[in-house]
Amino acid sequence: MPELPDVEKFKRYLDATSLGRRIAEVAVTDRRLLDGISPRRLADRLEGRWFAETRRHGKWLLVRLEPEDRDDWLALHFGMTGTLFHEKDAGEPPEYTRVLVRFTGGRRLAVVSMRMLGRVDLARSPERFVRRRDLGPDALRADWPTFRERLGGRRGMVKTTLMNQSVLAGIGNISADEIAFHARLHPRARLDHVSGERFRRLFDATQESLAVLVRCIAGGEAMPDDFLSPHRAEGEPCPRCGRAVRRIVLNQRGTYYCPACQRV
DNA sequence: AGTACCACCTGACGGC
DNA sequence: TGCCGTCAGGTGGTAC
Repeated sequence: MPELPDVEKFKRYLDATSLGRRIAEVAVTDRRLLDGISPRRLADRLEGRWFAETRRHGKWLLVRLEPEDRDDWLALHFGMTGTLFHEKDAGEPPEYTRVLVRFTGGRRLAVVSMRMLGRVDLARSPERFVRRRDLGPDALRADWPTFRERLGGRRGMVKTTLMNQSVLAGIGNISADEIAFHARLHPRARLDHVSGERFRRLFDATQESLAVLVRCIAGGEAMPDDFLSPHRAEGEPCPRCGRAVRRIVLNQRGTYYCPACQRV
């Protein structure tokens, strides 16, 4: 599930449950989630310290560790099936727990990932991490000049470019479809054919769609009636015009759009 | 720079 | 019931 809005939800969850608790032990139950670091090193860096604050960059959740040392940030990526569980430290951990952080005081945070497509990493700073991973600016914090600078002059397809994490970070399969829908652009539309008012509309749709998705997914509000996400199935009525939603495959991903509303 | 395809993983679901 | 293909909100590598 995790795209930008879902990761924002995990950020708020971690903030509400796990800040300021001293880490007693880190148990890695499946090291395949660890990206180039050993279970030993992860435990060494975390044990005895505590989570002090979080930041989200795209689909990455960065967690700052105190007291200050060398690797001051834990980086979490949730892949397609990752999630977090904070709970009382008793009994079996949740199914598919890959990393278990035990706090003093009898609580624990489980990093759960069924398909193991997520990642756990360490970083010196968010800035260095973003550079090392070649991530573009966070999609929700990109203003109009930034958006123009990142996407202007590109010739790829709208959806492909929106999902390119080095152009903008955070947009996934669902949000890309939602953005294209609100911008009234065919997901395959070539960016260099989207100019002037339509390019500005793509920026507005990006900001507005992501902001609303965050309010719904992370904030618990109801999805507005004019959103495409609840209608991701072939033949579903388009929430704007009622015509049948169509499914195509783009970048090997299921892509839904309204053939009547969205133009190339 | 851009696209297509494969690989990495596990599970759910429908057809036969 | 078992087997098989397809699909699922992830990224990274390859070849062209």
